[in-house]
Amino acid sequence: MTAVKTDASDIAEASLRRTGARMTRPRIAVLAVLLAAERALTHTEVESRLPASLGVNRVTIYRVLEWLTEQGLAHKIAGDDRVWRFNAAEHAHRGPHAHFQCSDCGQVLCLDPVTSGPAVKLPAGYRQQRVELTVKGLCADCVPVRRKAGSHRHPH
Amino acid sequence: MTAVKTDASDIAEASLRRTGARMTRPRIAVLAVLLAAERALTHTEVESRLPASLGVNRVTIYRVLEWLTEQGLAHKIAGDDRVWRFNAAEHAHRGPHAHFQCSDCGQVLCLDPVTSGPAVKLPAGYRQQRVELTVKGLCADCVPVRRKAGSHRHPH
DNA sequence: GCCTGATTGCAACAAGGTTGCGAAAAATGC
DNA sequence: GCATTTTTCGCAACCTTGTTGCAATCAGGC
Repeated sequence: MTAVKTDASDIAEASLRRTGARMTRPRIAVLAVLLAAERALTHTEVESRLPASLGVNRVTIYRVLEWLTEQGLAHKIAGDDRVWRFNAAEHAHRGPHAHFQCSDCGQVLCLDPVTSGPAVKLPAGYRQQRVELTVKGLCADCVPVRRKAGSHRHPH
Repeated sequence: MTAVKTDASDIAEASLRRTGARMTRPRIAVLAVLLAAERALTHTEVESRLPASLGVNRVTIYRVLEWLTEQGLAHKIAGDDRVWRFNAAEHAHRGPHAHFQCSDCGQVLCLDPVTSGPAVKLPAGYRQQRVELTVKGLCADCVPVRRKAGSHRHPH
């Protein structure tokens, strides 16, 4: 619980300062949460990891996440559970890269940059912008355990 | 308006009969709409293309779409506008194939089967199930027109 | 410390989707 | 054709995720 306060907060502040925009409590805190996270977080997850003492409003978190994305400090991912997930663009590879989504718990992870761009041809008149590659599967937590019977499930 | 009634309805009925499940008005109608569509449809689009005379309930459409997907008669696609889209699994290639989504109007299209499966490696303990490839871009309707000025926009 | 515009909090709203439950409609048997 | 059984439907109410309008507050510059 201290990791977010100490380390990530400093990095967050530094990154924000670099944008030249206003440094506000919510922005620092949200970015710090993203930086401290090991994977992409939903709005709800960000909210619950935010120190309750700050009392940051739900709507503000939405706006800050949106803003961080515009600033290039965060990275917004669409899973197929109709929920946006965000991670700090720091350790998230800048260039195009693949995503992994667990089909059980919904967790999302950024994977390594993709090498080949398998050419797909579009109908006439269509214009291609970018290609998204998502791997569906089970994350380590959701892969059924062998040998030992029943344990965790859905560690959302 | 007749295409849905005549042609697609028959095919729909035949497909449904093959499942051995109950043949109901809503199921036939919804599947017929999907069959008659040239692209993936959202729940709302299905609803508005359904003959109003049938008076099929909103919830029923949700349930039928879900059911058709389970039966393998329809195919469910997640766009990044948090909306499910469906198309009949008939002319939708069964095997793995790419999708196109227009970043302007949100329209979704099934593309031809992908040839190469660009190998991505997952973290230890993760299990891969399938790979989804989505091309983002502009559909023919949303590509900015050259020469001629202003015309259509967002033909939702 | 004061000013000013950018941010925030609040409350209300919107879209997409889900749930519980009684009523209606299929298939089945006669 | 009619009764029986079981699935499906319609309705109303609800949930989640995300947005919007607006007044109150705060960060940064002076």
